[in-house]
Amino acid sequence: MEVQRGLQAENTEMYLKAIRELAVGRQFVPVTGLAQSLGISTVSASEKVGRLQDMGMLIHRPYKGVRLTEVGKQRVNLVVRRHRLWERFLVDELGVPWSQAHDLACQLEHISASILTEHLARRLGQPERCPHGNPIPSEAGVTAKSEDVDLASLPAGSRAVVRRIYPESAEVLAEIEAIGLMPGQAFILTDPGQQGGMQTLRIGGEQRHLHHSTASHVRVCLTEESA
Amino acid sequence: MEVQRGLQAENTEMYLKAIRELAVGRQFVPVTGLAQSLGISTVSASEKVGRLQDMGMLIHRPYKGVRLTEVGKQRVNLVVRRHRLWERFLVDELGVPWSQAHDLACQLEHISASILTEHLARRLGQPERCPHGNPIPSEAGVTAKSEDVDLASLPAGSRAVVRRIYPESAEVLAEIEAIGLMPGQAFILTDPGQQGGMQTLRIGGEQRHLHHSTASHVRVCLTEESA
DNA sequence: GATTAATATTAGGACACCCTAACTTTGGCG
DNA sequence: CGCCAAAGTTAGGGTGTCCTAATATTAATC
Repeated sequence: MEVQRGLQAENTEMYLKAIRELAVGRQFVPVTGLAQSLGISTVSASEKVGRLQDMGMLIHRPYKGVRLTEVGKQRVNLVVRRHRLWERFLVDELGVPWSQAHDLACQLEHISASILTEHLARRLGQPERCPHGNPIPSEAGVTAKSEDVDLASLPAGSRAVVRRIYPESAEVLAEIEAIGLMPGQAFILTDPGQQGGMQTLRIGGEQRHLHHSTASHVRVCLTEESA
Repeated sequence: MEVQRGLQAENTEMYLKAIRELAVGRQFVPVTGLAQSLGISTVSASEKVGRLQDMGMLIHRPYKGVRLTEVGKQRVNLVVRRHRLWERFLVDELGVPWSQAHDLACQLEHISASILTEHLARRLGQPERCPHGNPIPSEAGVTAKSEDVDLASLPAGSRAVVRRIYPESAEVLAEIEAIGLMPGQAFILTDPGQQGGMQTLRIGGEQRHLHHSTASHVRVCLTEESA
């Protein structure tokens, strides 16, 4: 039973994570969208949503969607904290490739022993961001806001610095790593391209291309025209 | 389904680990003993044993017990490799208390991505033993033999050095840590005590006591009388 | 306001995992 | 050598996770 319980916790956290990610800029996350995001049927998602509501993790308004409660947000923020701390460790200490750290952290993030998380955080020097630029929630479950804009929405000629990649996924990260567009990198948007097409950027004197769909995961800070 | 599969893998590995531990000095591990060790009913253990046999992990001789196949041994050795590498990391790099590393490693050991394990091993300098003195199986799944004897079986006056603690458990490790009887520590067995009682040891000039049952987890190497 | 497309639920299964209670088999001991 | 205690299986449940197919509800649009 203890085993089973641990496994269910993992499943629960995956649902909460998916909801958190889908909730950006939205009040309610439709159960159908949740199901798609998790790659399961709406029936299964609906069942689990009921259980999560019973657990007090979320509120389900039928035909509208779900919204995390404070309890749910707290819980998922701790998962995200662990995820991003592990990413820092993987990249900084183990030398795991930047684009592969995310998927590995998805497996490490469910280990909830706080002695582990906090030793890790101390060891890493209480970092504020993961290697992909996203803020690490505090031990209390508070996440800092990021001031940045979507690369996919910028006009031609924009100069900017990459701030963070969000949401993260192995494919998106791999494409970004391949052209060196990691956080901190400055660039000029030569051609913003269009839906379904590719963007052209000037990165450190080199001409690079990026799928428009990938660009929508890149959040940047505009820089002053200093030339 | 992917989720479920991962979770089953964890359950499978816990069974294999328990069998491995119970198989020391025995040909067959009775299913009842396995069930007790895992804290589940014999019915549940029996069911799972059937599934493990179907998977080719073990052979079940009814009324005799189970024995791991080569496939099963290989699989569990990799789990043990991960477990012991994580223990090294926890103790050496994170500063987690020696006696707590085991339980944490029990959660980390199921993450099977070899990129992670091997980066970790390289980072740690390919250690040969865990902090509790047990050999770390190779990437190929080979475990070195240890030449040592049971502390609980030594006569009074024996001089020895602690080699390893086996099997490991949080309670046993805590008691051993409390009196400083970690691997590498030399001592003299003043009084071997008896079943259910306590032993008396001289460790670095100090008189220490240890439950006889705990001593049976301490494997030592006898040293020459050099005085 | 009626139709329709999106959204959700019900019905009916399938496994893996766990349980207790009752039964059966086996091996060893008197 | 038969009987008994230990070991194992069967019978009958329960939950969580997943599925497809069919149905019901709601929101949104015309």
